[in-house]
Amino acid sequence: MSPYDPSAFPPFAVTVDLVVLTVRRHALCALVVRRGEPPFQGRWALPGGFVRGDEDLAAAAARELTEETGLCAHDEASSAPGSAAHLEQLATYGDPERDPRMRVVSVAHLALSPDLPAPRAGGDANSARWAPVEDLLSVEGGYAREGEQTAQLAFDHARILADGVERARSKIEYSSLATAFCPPEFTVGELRRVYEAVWGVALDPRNFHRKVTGTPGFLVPSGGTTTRQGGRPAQLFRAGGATVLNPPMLRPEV
Amino acid sequence: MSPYDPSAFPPFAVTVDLVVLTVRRHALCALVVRRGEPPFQGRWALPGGFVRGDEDLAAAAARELTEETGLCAHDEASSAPGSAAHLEQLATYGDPERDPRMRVVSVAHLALSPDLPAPRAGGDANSARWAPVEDLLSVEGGYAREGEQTAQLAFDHARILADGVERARSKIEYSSLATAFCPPEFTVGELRRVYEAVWGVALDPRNFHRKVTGTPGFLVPSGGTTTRQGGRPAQLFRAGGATVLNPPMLRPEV
DNA sequence: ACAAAAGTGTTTGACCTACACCCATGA
DNA sequence: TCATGGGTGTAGGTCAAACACTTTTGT
Repeated sequence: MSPYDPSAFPPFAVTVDLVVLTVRRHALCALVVRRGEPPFQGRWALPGGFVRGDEDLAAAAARELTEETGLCAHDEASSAPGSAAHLEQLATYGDPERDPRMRVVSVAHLALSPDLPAPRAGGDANSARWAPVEDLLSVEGGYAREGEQTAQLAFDHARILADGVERARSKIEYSSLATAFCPPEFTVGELRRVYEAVWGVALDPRNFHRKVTGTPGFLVPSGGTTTRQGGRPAQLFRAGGATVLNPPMLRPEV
Repeated sequence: MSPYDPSAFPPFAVTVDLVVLTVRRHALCALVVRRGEPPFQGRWALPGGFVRGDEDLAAAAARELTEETGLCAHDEASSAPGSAAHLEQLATYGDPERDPRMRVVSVAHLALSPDLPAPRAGGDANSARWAPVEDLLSVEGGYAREGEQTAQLAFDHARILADGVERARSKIEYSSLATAFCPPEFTVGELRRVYEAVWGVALDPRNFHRKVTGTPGFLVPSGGTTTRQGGRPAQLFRAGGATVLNPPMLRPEV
């Protein structure tokens, strides 16, 4: 078979799946939608859909993200309605058996967003919700806070979610990406709680404060203060221009 | 359009492209093949080909790698003929305009191999060769050592190559991946020259030696010595079991 | 007054850099 | 003997962990 012979290639469907992460109630949560049709009917899955014939992969991911959450992808330059979110390509999954109906190659993307009020269902999903990743990734599926069982995700989405979570966990070490989980203005303590939720560890508030305020370009004071966390008023910051953290934030061992 | 309707999805071709890197003559080099047919006929391109209908993406990449180089992918467990090489997924490129003939989504992979005698041409390529990435990535295409011009790579392959090189450069910082560029047994000096070639910097031999031999699990002495680099006999090592380096190897500033 | 969260200072230890120095071989 | 690369010792700087301490609010 000659490569690049346009008449002799196997037919593929190409989709994008989204790992949308946020921090809610001091826990790292992912957006999942309930499947309305077989296979895996009634099971939770990552949001996603087909890439259109004339659409770039990043554009397809941004479109799905907006459809599912109202969020706006914060890629190059886009100032449409809704809050902005970080969006990047994660990895591509193409096991021939991953979808029982046909050969589907899925280009997974990772989105990080500030805490949102409530997801809105869209497309093929009966409903959508934020679920703690800890529950979604536990071996047998965990139990949600209200006692509702969180069964295993559909398809290979548990694997995709695990890869996305691992990407987020490692990337906030050496980049300013953690600010994507925060509202436009935030305090050092709020940023610290993001790190603690994503990594599942406790960080020393004093050393964390010194570290982030001492890294040039990471945070810029916005001038105001707030007491919304209680206690002494805290300075408000915005994300600075720096995207890489050098030296990195150190994740405590295990 | 309802997602997952098997009868209503745009037709895609899915390929794998390979960024195969090695260190030759103290320079980071990539494997390129000359295109034998339009478009970009006669230009250099990354090796690659179609994913078969029943083939996993990693399997397709491993197959192409073997076809082009005789190398064996060192993924989970495989002890076939030829030297072993590291192989991992890099990123996926799906711009609708990236191939002028049809909609092609390419899942790029990154392979790292020890220095090989000479590539063998395969498939659709008239010839294949190792080219310094510095030449391939210079803006207007550089000149090879013998005076042969290295024009811009075909398609979006310059972008893919740049992403692969950047992945390799950053990954040897915090992992033991640099040993994938070395033969099974190597000296500390040879490993240091790998870092110097990939990063394009000079490292202090004394501090480098202390660093790599002091990181538990990175290197294990194989017992022998060699003088193939001249000078005092050097201990031979094999790659140890450790895959992550903590603390990481520090890349000098710019 | 007390709790709670923000922020500062100080000590200690790990580790990186730089460079002086010695070792073992081939030419 | 000298050049070449391998390997060790050591002084000084940077920075993170740990923790005592002060500041400023709400109740």
